[in-house]
Amino acid sequence: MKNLTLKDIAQALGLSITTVSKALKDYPDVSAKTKEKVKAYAEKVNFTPNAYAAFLRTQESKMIGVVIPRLNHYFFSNVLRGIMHQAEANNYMVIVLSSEESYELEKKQVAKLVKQNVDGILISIADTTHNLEHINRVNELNIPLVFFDKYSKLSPSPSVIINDQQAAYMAVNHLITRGKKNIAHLRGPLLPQNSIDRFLGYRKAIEEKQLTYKKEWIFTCENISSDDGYRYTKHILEHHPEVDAIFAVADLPAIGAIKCLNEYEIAIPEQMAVMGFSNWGISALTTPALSTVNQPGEEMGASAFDLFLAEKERLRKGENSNVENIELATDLVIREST
Amino acid sequence: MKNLTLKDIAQALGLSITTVSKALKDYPDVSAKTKEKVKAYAEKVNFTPNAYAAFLRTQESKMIGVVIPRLNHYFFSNVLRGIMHQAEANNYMVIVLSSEESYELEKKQVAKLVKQNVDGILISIADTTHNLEHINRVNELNIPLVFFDKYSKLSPSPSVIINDQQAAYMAVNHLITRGKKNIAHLRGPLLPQNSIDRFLGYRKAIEEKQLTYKKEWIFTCENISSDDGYRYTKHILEHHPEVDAIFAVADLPAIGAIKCLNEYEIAIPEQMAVMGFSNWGISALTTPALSTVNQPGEEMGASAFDLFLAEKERLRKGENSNVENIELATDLVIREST
DNA sequence: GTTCTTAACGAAATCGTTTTCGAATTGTAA
DNA sequence: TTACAATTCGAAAACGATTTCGTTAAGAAC
Repeated sequence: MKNLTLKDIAQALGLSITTVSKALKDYPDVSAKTKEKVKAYAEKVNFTPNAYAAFLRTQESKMIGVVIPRLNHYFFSNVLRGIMHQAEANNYMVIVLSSEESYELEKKQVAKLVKQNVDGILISIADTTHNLEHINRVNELNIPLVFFDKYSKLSPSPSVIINDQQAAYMAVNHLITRGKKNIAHLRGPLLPQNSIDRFLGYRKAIEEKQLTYKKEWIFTCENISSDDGYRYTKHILEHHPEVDAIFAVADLPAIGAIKCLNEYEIAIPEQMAVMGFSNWGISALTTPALSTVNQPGEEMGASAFDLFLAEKERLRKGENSNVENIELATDLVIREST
Repeated sequence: MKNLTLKDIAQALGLSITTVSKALKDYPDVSAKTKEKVKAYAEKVNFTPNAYAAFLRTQESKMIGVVIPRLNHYFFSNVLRGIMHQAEANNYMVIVLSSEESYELEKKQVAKLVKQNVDGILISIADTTHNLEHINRVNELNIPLVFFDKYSKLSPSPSVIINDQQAAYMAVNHLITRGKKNIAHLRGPLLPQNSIDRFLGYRKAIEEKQLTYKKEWIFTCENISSDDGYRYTKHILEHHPEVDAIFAVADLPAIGAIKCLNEYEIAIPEQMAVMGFSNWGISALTTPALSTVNQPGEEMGASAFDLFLAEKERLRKGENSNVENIELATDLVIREST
């Protein structure tokens, strides 16, 4: 009933531990007959080598660490699914840690994963991360590291992201084709690259179509929460009645905006259109349903894992080839709010 | 820069590996002076013993496995946070796996955790789990196992749950005090204990107050999805106009119900009240905001971890004491929908 | 028959930590 | 001084898998 060892198999078959081990790994210096016998028996008793003992020799733990900013976050849950699915297929275990959007905690979590001897780290950095020493240390240790969604331009590690600027540009363009002219933007915090890029995409669309761009129409959602969206929308209604559309950095603030507009009985989208970003599960369930940008979470997770495997191979060979950066396609999800 | 070993420290201090190891673990046969010296140095170079090597001797992996039915599920995300927080405090790593509500996958995930030599398993069983052989096998191997939220009455393992029946009873009673007389119930699948208990709480409240109980007002949400709620609510409006309130097994179907009622322009809660269950983050954001039952997710996770530690200690001592079962308190969250 | 090659298997070292047991040193009692 | 105990340390054997390097035996070539 308990976990068997190579020794048990060796004794049962009258072979040495060495031969059993080599048979299972298809070494050429084991006869076909014994290989057959060993493999059949191992299959029968459901043997798998002890991962901890194997690590001691090979220094491969067959584990990867994932650091995400938040656990209860629809998009990251989907990314996780993608990662785990791919990890499963490649016989890797996954340790998930959350940074809670805190730089200090992120440093700790990364250090913990390094101490655990993970074979690689997949990370989406926190909004407050302003320093990459912890990432650089991982690089120096030759541990494969891959960014997903929230990366840093300052690190040479590979990444899988979406083109935030272009996606935001498309979203705002959609509002413009709906006849909206005074579009406010609920942007994300100042540090993370994707909130910068979404803002840039917004501004590019505005300027290209020669619409008015006003600093007073830009609001920073520190927590990217529905409360942020609610508060700023209230402020817009009270102080900027000319605004006829809101483009939010994420679905949560957008939903807060809808909540506020419903309370003030503002017609959506006629008087005020609302556009979100991420396509959370709930965004289809608000009244009216939220238009948004679809981010392919599971695909991003799967790609991140694949990049890890590639990066690991690259480091093993000691190659200095350029890093791969994957950009996944997004698409607009047009619902009732625009 | 790379991870140091006891050997490195021993050489640096001119001691043996044995002494260094014992100094770090406060063995009595090491002088106070050398203990001081070793600990100071270990602190300086940030040494932590290699977990894999340690496992080989102690057979303790300092890892626990968690199996949940779904990853992108608000409540379980909160439970996970509680587990991880407590695990962190006790120096445990957490491996999270999802059963995707599938019995077959659940079996596989449990087997995988056993093969990984986790020190314990925390599990919330899938809706489709109808057989406990995989759980029993874990018990036979003397691996501590703890249920949370979704457990089975057939297993002797400890559990931390809420009193679903009582919580549902309170929720329906609340609807009754609001003057509702014909209350429909969107129940969960037939197997899991908590959907049974919530149904029983519903029926108890109805019967105690001598309201009409009709089988035709009970609907089974196979997927506990918003779509389930939407469809059944539509059916209720079309075929059972006398119904004046809906009690849903979870927030997602309740939100689907609200979506449907909004489309039909039914006044909530005047014409139809809606009550959810779980207090998801989004339930505060619908229009109108959803009344629901608050389940203490993080607390449940923390308790589950504590039960694991207790169970581990019990098994180590070989005690046969009774299992602990923790019941956490719930509370009603009254918002606009009732 | 002798030498050499090839095929098939095993002994043993190794990874880093833990722990048992024995050795060495110092101090204490007579 | 001897005898003995207490203190402090280290050698070595595990844990289980991997891998290098030998060893043995059989067959091939001469």
